[in-house]
Amino acid sequence: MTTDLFDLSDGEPWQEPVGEGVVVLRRFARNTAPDLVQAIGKVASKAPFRHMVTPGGRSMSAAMTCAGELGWVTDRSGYRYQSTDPESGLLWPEIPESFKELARNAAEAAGYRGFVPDACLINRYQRGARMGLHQDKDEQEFSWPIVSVSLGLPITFQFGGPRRSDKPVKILLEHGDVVVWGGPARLFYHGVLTLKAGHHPLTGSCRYNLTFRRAG
DNA sequence: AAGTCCCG
DNA sequence: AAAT
Repeated sequence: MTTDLFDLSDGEPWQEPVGEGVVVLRRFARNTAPDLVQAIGKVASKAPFRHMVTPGGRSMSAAMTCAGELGWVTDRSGYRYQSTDPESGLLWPEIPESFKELARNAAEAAGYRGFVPDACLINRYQRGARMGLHQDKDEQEFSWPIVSVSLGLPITFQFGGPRRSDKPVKILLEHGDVVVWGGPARLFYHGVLTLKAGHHPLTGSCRYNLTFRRAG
């Protein structure tokens, strides 16, 4: 029997407010996802994914690369944005047009008109990879939001408060979901739990996350 | 110097 | 298994 009243699989994206300044745009990037994944491959052909080392000397489980005028990097000396890839000395690849358009549209849907990111961090999670609770606070200003796009396998996102000790809410993020946080939530702690093994038709065994920022 | 986008 |  058909139950199209409850079948949202081909419907429009919808929004779920998480808290003041935080919204999940469910399936917002679903239609452009194939283009986004292809563009990730092009960026990675110029600036390959790598496991950066934190100031504590440990390697991050998520592999990262960047696009844009500025890229986020970490090494033993700290966390920072810089215009060049430390592995090659070259400028980071440009942010693909499909990325910029999505970031602008998602920010606008969340109430931020005219978002033009100058930094895109691309994270690749494979089985076992995670991201501990942290703040995005290496940018020069915090008036623009963070726009975070999930592609491929699902993962549990945690979104906390201004102090690490604030209990985070858990949100399952699936393919095409976009989270936007800004205003009072701009500096809130967030992270993701360990990625479980799985298979996705577009990305295979991994999850990609694009985060767009205005860093400079 | 402090804190840690890390680990156990 | 997650939280601390």
